[in-house]
Amino acid sequence: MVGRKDEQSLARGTSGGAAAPGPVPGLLDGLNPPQREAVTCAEGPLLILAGPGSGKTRVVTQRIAWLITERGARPEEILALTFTNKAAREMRERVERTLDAARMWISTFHAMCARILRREIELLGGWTRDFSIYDTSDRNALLKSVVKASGYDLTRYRPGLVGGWISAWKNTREPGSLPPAEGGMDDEVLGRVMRAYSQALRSNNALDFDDLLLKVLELFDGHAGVRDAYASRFRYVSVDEYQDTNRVQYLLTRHLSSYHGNLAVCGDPDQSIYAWRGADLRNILDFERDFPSPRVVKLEQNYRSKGNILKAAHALIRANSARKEKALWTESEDGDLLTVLECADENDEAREIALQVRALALGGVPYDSIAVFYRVNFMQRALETQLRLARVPYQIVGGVEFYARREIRDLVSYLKLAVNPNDDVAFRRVVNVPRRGVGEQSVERLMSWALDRRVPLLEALRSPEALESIRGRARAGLAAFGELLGRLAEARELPASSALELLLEEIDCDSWLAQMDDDDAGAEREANVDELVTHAREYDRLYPDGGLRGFLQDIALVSDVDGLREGSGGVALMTLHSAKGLEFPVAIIAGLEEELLPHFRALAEGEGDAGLEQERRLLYVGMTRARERLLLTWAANRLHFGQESSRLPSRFLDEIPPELIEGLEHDRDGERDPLGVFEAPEGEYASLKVGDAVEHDHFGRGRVELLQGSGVNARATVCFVDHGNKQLLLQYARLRLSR
DNA sequence: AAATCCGCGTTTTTT
DNA sequence: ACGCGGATTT
Repeated sequence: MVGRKDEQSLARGTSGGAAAPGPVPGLLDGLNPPQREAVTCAEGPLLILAGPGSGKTRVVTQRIAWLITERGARPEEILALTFTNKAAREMRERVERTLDAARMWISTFHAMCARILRREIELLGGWTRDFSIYDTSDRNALLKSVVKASGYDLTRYRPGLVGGWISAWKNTREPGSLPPAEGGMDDEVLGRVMRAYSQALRSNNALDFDDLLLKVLELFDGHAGVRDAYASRFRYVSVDEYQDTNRVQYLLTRHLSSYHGNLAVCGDPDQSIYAWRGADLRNILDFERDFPSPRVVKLEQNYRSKGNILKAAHALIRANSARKEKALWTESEDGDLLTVLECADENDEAREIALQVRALALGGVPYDSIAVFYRVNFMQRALETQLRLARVPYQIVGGVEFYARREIRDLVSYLKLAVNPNDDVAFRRVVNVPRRGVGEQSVERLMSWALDRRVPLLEALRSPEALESIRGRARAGLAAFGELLGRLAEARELPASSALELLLEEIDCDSWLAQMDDDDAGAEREANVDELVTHAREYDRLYPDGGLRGFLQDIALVSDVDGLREGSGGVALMTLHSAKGLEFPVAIIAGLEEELLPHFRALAEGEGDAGLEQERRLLYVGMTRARERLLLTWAANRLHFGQESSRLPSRFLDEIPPELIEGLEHDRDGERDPLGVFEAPEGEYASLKVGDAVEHDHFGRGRVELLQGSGVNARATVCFVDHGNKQLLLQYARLRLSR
């Protein structure tokens, strides 16, 4: 029930799906003319400009089906690139409903590049196929040692900032132009650090996220044969969310489609929200120049949102000056007005949201058809607290990353080290895990020994001479560590789960977790480890040939465990960025305040209004996730940096025509009608009490006689004036309090 | 080498 | 307000 696209038309079109080539009855059924045009355009460049809710995903997946069944394409000739794992997973699932997608490449840019490099990287020299992938925190750890070793001040050249700068440089690659160095950092120094960092990556046999793409580009640029092998294999290339691609991704796309020239991209300039990480709108705006005489299809009919929601979103986005006007329209009725709630502070806001959610739930709206969006992750906390108090089930999408937990990172580092003995970052992370008496001093000593001989730490460890130089307990500890890794070496060729189990045994997981911290988190850590094992087993089952290397690659590129679980029964909580591509019957957007949405950082940077306009697009994306109902909230005070500050409503609220908004009276006593369904009793959450007078759409007026059960099973026995006693499931009966 | 203390930055968004 | 990293104790 949750957040999946195009529910409007799922029932149609796919009924006659078949994996075998041949005409598929109904493949084009239920498609409107532009959608049909896009689906059936197989050859040459194709640009699909798709407004929100216009059935874009459906078109892309149907098009793949069309290519297979009508144009005789083989699955292995299909390459579909997405921007996020979520999008890739969803597209694969959708395609699999009618076809065997196993041999298609449906993945993110990063995953595709990792896959290519596993095969080809040795052509570049300096890396082996066992290379590690460094995420942001690995990158920062490496940068820290690089900055330190180069003798620069770590407070001035903070790894995170330096890393951001390097990443910006790699992603834009504007010839001759460097990203501006912020925070008192010096260009010269940054350049030096960057070179040292690149060198360090190479000696660690590692690549960061940006390198995954860049190395493939390098490969394609330098080895036409390899380039052509891939370009000729992929007869049909498609790229989703093209407005979010950066320069490097654009160049990759060019290469990949260079042989057959069948490139279909789709996107929406109004939904471009990733300029900060190098996304370049010119890619989509200049598509017609880059890939001459393309077919251009506009999908402008919205099947998702009620009229008022669409009108409001459109009014908002029209305030952007740098855009092409689109004629979005819908056949849907106007529906409810938007609701704007002013709240006292962030807790009041969260409480209000919890209350509205409960009211909706009592009115028959399942929790998992409701989503709450926010600009920045820290807003999650207050929402969680209040939802928990209100006993509203919720789930967080994205957010705190599973693989960021310490115990998980440690285990993964061990596995990485087993596969890639050059990975010093992993080595340093686990050399004293579990505690074996190896402190910083000893590691420093080993490091300098290794550095002198330009040898990885693990190799230094194998040298008796190096060990001699370590004193006391640390020597024994290091020796033990070395032996452990020796035994772990066999894990390299094992299935992921077996490798992990071997590791858990070797480090005596239970006692490790027990000694890790005596405070609270023990049980949770244990559960996390169990989940990692489950993941590994799942991976082995799904990809029997993947092995430990494949598993490691997978988790390096998937930050959040699983995103949204369908039918989980909970309200979905996520950032506006994570919301892209999803839809919900009810969307609630919190924190519509100046400085927050638009975010002050966005306002500060960039030429002219670029930052502001991107913030507006972000809200536009959020608003257009809603099907039936849209609720916007803001708080007059908010705790920020531990300090209360008073806030102003977002200018974006003024850009929504007032006649589309129903403002709920703000009343200090909390007595406002939650979406007109229930009134909240003072100091409590909305609920029915025995004796309440109620109204039902069908049965009219009555009085509550009895309340039983809870949650989805909550039932009320109501004595109706005209229909006598009825037992009603509160989840479905739209009971209203009557006064 | 481990435990405790203190000060600083943090809060944009993701692969 | 919080967590991390570095510095300072034990």
